[in-house]
Amino acid sequence: MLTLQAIRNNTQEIIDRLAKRGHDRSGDIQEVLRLDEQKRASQTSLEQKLAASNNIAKEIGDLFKAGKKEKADARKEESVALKEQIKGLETELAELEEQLKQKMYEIPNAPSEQVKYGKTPEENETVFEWGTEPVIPADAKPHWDLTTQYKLVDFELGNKITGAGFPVYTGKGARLQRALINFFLDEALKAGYYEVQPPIFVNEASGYGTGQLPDKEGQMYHSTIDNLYAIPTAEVPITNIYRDVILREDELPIKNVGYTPCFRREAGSYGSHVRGLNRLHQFDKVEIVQISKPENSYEALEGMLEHVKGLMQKLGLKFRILRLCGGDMGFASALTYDFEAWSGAQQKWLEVSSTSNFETFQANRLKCRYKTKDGKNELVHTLNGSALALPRIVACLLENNQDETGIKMPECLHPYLGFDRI
RNA sequence: GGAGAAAUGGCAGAGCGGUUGAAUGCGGCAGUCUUGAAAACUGUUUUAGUGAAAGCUAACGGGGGUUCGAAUCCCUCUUUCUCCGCCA
Repeated sequence: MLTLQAIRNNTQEIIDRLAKRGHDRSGDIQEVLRLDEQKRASQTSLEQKLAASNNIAKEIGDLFKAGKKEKADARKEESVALKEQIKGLETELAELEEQLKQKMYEIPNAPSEQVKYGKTPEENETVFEWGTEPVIPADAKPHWDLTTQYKLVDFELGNKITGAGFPVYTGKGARLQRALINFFLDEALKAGYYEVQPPIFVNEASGYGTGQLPDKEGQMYHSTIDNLYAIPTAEVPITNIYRDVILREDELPIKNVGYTPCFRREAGSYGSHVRGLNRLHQFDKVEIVQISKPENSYEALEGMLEHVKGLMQKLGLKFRILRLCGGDMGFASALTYDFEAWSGAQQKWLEVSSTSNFETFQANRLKCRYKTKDGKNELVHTLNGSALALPRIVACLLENNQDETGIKMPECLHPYLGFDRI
């Protein structure tokens, strides 16, 4: 969530930045300011009453010690009367705080300077392109045929065991999953990331911490009996490591990488564009997460982009990088770059990574701060990116590398695979 | 799952109704001494809100209650430890 400080001090700037998402938020911002003012007024009068009450309690203590019981009893009555007023003010304050919090939760992050106004994905800007059109046979097959032909993924079996969107990887298909995970993790380690393996269920507080709750409640699998959520991305548990934490300046930047399966309900998405591996309820992803000082976060984002570029180039996949327009960005993001790989057989771009800077939006919810040289606590910036999500990478590798006799695997995977062709 | 014990500042650990935001020790920071360091000594050392500041308010695992007054009493939840059961 945005900081009240920013809304109060840079009201117009925040309104202008939010407008890039395609909706005018000035009404919400004014409402926040109004609630904030009311809240502080209510708080001030409550605190005055509390101070008075504390003083009386102290005096009563002294009177008892001095043996002046009657006087003490008289003051008690005063205190009881004050308490009534305090109760009323406490209720009022709690209500105002709740309203303010709800309002704050509804407001998305303010896009950064570099983000352009826009409402639809068509308005995203391509900022980088690499690779050449793959050379594939005239009768090239889409991956959902290749996976069947070479027995790499069994969708039917997944339907039987769990349901649609939960594929079973088999034989060389399973081996390819494992190879990609290890390759991605090893590359991240080489780039200075620290490996963690977090839980894949998180509690409610973690869901709020990174902004999935309350915004995307319906998109997560929810075990209601334990009130735990299956993670939609490793971003959630890995970033929540730093919830309610005050970091030392010399600990920054923090660079973590983790592999997890990811779970998405994807409520309401059906049709041919979700065929095969294009969209799943369970998939594997290696995620990189950074915690950075505010002044370094955009540099950190560049570093993450370079890292993901390197992966795509080693895999030899034609790709492009898009800078998302305001309307296509996620709720919590200040700036997002999407990586899209070209699928030769489907003749379309598939999103394989989303890399974002959240500035202080998550840190504010997480209460993740660092202590500056002069001893002040300041909110950190958080960033994360997929490096990479597996299914669409697999789709592109299979489709783009197919020939008459099989599918060749990129060299970088050979040591992990133990074979070079499928 | 059953029985019992516990949760206090960066860490260890007192306090168990009335100047206790919290003793003491360790650690951290600053200073004295020293050519420098160590030792010793002195001082300092949580966070949030509000306010121009002084100050005021809140926080002793979370939430609720009793009381004029709660770290201290009661209820509840969570977590940890010990024992039993179950188990990859």
